[in-house]
Amino acid sequence: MGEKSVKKKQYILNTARKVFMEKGYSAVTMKDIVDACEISRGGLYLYFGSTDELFREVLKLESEETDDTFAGQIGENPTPSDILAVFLKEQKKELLHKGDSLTIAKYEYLFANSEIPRKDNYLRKQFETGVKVLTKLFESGNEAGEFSCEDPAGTARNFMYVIEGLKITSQTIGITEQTVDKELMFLMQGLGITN
Amino acid sequence: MGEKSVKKKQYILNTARKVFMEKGYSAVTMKDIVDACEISRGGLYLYFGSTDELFREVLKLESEETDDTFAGQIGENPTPSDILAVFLKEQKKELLHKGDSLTIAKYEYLFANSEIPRKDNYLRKQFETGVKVLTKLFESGNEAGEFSCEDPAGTARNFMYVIEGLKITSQTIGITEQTVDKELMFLMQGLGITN
Amino acid sequence: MGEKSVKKKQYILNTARKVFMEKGYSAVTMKDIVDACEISRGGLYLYFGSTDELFREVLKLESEETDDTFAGQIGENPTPSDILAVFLKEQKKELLHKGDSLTIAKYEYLFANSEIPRKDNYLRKQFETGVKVLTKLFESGNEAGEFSCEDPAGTARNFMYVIEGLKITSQTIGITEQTVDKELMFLMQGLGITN
Amino acid sequence: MGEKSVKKKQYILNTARKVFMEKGYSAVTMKDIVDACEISRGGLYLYFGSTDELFREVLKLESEETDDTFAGQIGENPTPSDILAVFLKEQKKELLHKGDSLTIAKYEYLFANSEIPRKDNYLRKQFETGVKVLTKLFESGNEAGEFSCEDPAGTARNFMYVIEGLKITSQTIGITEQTVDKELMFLMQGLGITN
DNA sequence: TATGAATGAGTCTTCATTCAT
DNA sequence: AATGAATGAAGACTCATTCAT
Repeated sequence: MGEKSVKKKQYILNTARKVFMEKGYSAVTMKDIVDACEISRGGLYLYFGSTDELFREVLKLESEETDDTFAGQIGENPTPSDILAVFLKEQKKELLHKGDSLTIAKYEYLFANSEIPRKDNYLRKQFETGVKVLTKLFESGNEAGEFSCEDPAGTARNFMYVIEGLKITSQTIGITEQTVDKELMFLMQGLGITN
Repeated sequence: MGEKSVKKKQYILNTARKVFMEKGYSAVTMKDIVDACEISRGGLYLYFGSTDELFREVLKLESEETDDTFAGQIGENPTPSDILAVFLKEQKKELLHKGDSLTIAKYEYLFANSEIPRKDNYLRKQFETGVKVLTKLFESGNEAGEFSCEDPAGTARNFMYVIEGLKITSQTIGITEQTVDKELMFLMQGLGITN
Repeated sequence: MGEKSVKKKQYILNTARKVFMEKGYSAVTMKDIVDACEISRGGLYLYFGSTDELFREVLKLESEETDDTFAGQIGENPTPSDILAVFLKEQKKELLHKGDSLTIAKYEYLFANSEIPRKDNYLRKQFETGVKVLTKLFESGNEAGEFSCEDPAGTARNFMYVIEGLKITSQTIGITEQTVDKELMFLMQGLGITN
Repeated sequence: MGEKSVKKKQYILNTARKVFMEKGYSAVTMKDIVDACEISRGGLYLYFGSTDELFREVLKLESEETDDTFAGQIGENPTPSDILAVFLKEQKKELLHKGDSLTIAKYEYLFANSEIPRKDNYLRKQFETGVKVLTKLFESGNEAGEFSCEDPAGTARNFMYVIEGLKITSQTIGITEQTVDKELMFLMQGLGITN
């Protein structure tokens, strides 16, 4: 596949991502993608054989970008509090822009593909990464005397479940920024932080 | 509609519920229901005009049954701890039987119908009821000296978000009974309960 | 068939006529009739086997009633002018109440049943009766010195074609009372009448 | 749409026209068209979304062709009599080929779409054009001394109503060429022509 | 590579008609 | 006589997928 084709593939993926953001996963048809990309039906099939394949590649693309973003946000010599602040800010941002993220599409995709191997489960990786990052954070926070957290791993998991709860709630029940803030504040208080 | 057709309607609803449990919401077609019920196409339309209508009635039916179940589980003169135990046991039961509950279908339904009026949002009602019940529970637990909970309302919300997080996690990432127990234990410890 | 059944049949026919007046012929289903009559599906089939059969009986009923109406309108010892006036008034009335007559249904019925034997063709009978009546009228008008009409039969046919033209025009293009009056006036002038 | 598909669209329209000529408007289904064209269901929907849309395009096509035909029939420096002859010949041709014209379909279409804006009403345009053409014709015929017609506009309208009457009569009652000739002759005599 | 016309399977929906009660 | 539940055929419409160019 030549350089040109690679660019076109990128273009299709970017356009498809927008479509998935708007319509979720299960409602998206190949025609939707074709229309959005303004290419021919046959042209799309040269690159992707199904919406399923498309979505998986969109996910892959996104996970790469997310890593970059997160790394970029953290300055040099950050304190545990700094990192936690960035982490929670990122989570808040993601769960507040309903209809403008892949969240619903991801859920729908996993619902429709319950037999996905654990290692390919994007949400699971994200969740476990979150737990790891937070655990480390709480441990170093304890050492630095910034947090007081008896069970870092347990607290980390608790944080992540609350965040998952907020995420799904924002997509199904609806949620305001105040509610999110209140909830995150509650978590922080459990750490002995009150700022 | 005669007595006979009421029964048939019940039959269709029960059968449809099973279909929704197996296939979720968005993938279910009227044909799926027809096949599962072993009736004619026209026969189904005599009772329900769309999968949407069917699903809403399945939900209604379920909410009635759930109320009964919950009421039935609580003995006489229950202590706050008793009630909390029943409540958590119910939640645990629901979130563990993946593929055997309407959870996914409910999420998909709300994804596909983002414009549902708040008052008709079944999940929202369930969430808010949960918060209210838990808040009352924590208050009376405080009075009875069983719990020590500084912020009953905040803690109640926190509980519910964790439960929502566990629920969606169990459907997308997968979860073991041990994980659920560990997580619920963590919540209980926050109340000063260690049994 | 008992007396009771006869009444029910009448009831169904009268109700069906209203339906045909509203919806024409081809768009009417047995369900429409059933709903309008507020009887059961099976009940309707006891009396009529199809919308076709129903419509034919509605037509028969109407032709009987029309004859009565026409006879009733003409007083004793009428002059040719009197009769012509009544005749044209009737025609005008029929062709002006668009949407409130069987006109469209009749046309649709004949379109859909081009193989109807001439003798059963209701419109044909009506047309020919009209020609006969008018011919007689013009002849006696000539004798009485009221009209001056060289070719009574030809003029009669001409009248009837204009009336048919007005009728179809009112249903397809739309027509005002003024237009009808103007046109009828034009016809009268041809007879040497100017009132 | 490429050159090829323009041809296919033409082909479908021509085939559909034949179907409408045979079956009228309301009885025609997309399947009828598909079968007549010997294409696939989906193939038809590529070009037309409904029988309604198809019929409107058939009408458009026809109106263009009719204009051409009419213009082509009139030689150079025609006298009013010549033009009238061509006009009536055209009308006669149209109203005699029952089952081989779109007349019934047009009527049914208007019956089924009573809310068509006046400006889009094809029959109305045709009728009014006819009135205008005839009025001009009678006026110039008067000037040329070929006709003697006191009320050109009134006579023109009268002609058109008779023609409409003949048209609907030929489709519902049936009519012979002799009858048409007799009737047109009667009209001509009113103009003082006896050829 | 790329196009877009074409296909046919699959789903939705309505209707005439039957039949057990 | 009368009911209305039930059926299955028929038509509308959409979509993934293929293929000649």
